[in-house]
Amino acid sequence: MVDRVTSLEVARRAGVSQSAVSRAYTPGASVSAKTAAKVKSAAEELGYRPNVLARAMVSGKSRIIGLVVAYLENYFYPEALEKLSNALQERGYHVLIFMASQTAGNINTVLEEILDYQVDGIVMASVALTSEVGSRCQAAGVPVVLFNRSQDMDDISSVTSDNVQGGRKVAELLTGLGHKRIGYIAGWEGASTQRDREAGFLAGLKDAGHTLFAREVGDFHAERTEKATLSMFDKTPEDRPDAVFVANDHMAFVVMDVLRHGLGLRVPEDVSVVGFDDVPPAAWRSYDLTTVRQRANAMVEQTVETILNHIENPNKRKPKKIQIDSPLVIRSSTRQQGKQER
Amino acid sequence: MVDRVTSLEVARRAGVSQSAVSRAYTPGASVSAKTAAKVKSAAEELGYRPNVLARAMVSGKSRIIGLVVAYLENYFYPEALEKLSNALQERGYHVLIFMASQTAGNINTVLEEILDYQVDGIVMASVALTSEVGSRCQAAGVPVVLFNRSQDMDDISSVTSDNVQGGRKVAELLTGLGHKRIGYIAGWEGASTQRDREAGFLAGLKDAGHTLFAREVGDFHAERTEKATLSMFDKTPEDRPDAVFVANDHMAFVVMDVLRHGLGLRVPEDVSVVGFDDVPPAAWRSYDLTTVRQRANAMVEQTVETILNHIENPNKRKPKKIQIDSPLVIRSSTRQQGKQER
DNA sequence: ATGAAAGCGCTAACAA
DNA sequence: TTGTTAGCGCTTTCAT
Repeated sequence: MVDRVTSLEVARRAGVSQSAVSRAYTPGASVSAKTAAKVKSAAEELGYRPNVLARAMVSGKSRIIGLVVAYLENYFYPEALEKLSNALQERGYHVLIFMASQTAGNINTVLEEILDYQVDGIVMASVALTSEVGSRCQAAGVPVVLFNRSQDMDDISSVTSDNVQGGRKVAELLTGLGHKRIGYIAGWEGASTQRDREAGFLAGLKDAGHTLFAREVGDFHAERTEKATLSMFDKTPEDRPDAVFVANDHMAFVVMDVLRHGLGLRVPEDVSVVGFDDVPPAAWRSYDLTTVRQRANAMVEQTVETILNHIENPNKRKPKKIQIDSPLVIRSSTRQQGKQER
Repeated sequence: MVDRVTSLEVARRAGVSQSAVSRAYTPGASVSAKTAAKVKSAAEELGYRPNVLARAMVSGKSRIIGLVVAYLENYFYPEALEKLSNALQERGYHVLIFMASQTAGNINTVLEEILDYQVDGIVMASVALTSEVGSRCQAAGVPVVLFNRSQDMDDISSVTSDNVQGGRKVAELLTGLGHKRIGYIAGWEGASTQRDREAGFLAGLKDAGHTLFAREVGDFHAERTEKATLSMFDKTPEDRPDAVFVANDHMAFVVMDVLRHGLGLRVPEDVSVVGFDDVPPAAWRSYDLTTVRQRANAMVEQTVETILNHIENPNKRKPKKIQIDSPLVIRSSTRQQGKQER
């Protein structure tokens, strides 16, 4: 193990003080161009790079953002993670990952571990935050941004799609297409995304003079969604929906598969299916799913801006609830109803 | 911003020295049970937790593993990442993520950034390492493990599936099924996974007395795979393959979609398709793809063990090339050829 | 077993 | 602009 080069060694080689070296690496510090050049070339020769951890200790800024993720099975998250990490990297921050899954202990344990690393901020993706956890971070002076989740009561910033509006758009689409018996398959009912999507959907149906024809819960879970689909659709044509809105794409794929391969129904001829997220497989031709797009880029952008803003202005803690507009993406899993519907 | 509690404050409260506090948090240090108890309870009252960064500075061990990932679009990687992060978390390590994608600069830049964080080790997933980069880490005394990639010449540890064996199994399956015109769609030819899978496949064909009927390159890329599929299959029945091995699942999905929805061919009736990876969508009923499973759990386990072993025994640098056995998973995208083949 | 003291590599006053 | 000095919060000798 070769020891790393320190700023002191560079200083000696460049014939300057150790602080001069430090300043040469501090943007906006007062160093003459000449000194900076001497330092840089000495550093170059020695292969010196500042030790981020040492810098973090004294400055109190680690330039590490803790990211808590519950699961990566929903392909919206890997996409978001990739973009988030890239965006942060460009701003000189890096992402320390914490899985908040079953095996890895509960959210509080994870939070303590994060705080141990003196992170500058925390992004929580698809994690429901208890107010206790929130104030724990508050107390530690570490800003938190919720990604793709929102809480009611709290004073914590969050970035989500406009899920209510998205749900409403689906209702408008489906009623506009002439569907008469419209069903909904819900996600996990503890998730704000699920609640908002359903609320918007129901409001939209109501505004169009419709009521929900059938409802089942899929819990964002494949097997439960399969069951839900069967109990909703394993019926005579008049007793089953002619269209269904599913709370996210992954469940919608299961629904389509059960419909086609389990029940021998056609999509969209017998049933129109709409999802939410627009994960990449939604565009694959086997599904070609009509869905509401969560604009990952915009969401990530806002998340980064929000968290960095909190970090740079620790005093004015103005929590922001940002909602990103989410457009409908119409593909071939939905279609206009013909006259036979009467 | 509330200041964090320091060991000194705990020490005062517990009526012991600051070193005693440190020892109470150092497994195997010599502290009496009584002192440790006093410390723990004082710490509890104050909400004290050791500062990982400060500890890292003096001990030289950050308990951070740098993970370099090129892209998360192949769903094998999010899965692996999740498992890796969990496994490391259980051992008291955490993962600092670095995207080595186009936007985020080249691999060398990324590597410098990683090293700045004094990581204890580096895992590179699907990143081709230049020998220069390798020795850079060597010089810094930071162990590296390649995940799902292997290099020839180097002295760097790697964990992969047994890709050669996997390719061979596919050849045995397809020839055993009675296929006569067998094609191959290659991935990016710079990837060791691609090369090994193809080599094993060709060897297997040869052993069965077959030769490759057609070959195209898909580059692990959707559009190029679409083109490749068309030029391989947009032909009369006698001129096109009756089976195709595709270098990974994601390309295989494209192939199936083009075959079915673009060319109106049936899978497996007209063409058998085999992939590699066994990513979750391979099991979705719309694809139900026969494939070679990369055992993510086993691969991650070996990766963790290897890197921690290198970290704990910095002297004996015995690079290991680990190959995980990869079983064939037979689903419905392949089937026995009937007599009409003659 | 315990405390005192040194110092990890750096930044941030403070002087000059 | 530059060098000197004092720590950041911890681990680790070295005494005791």
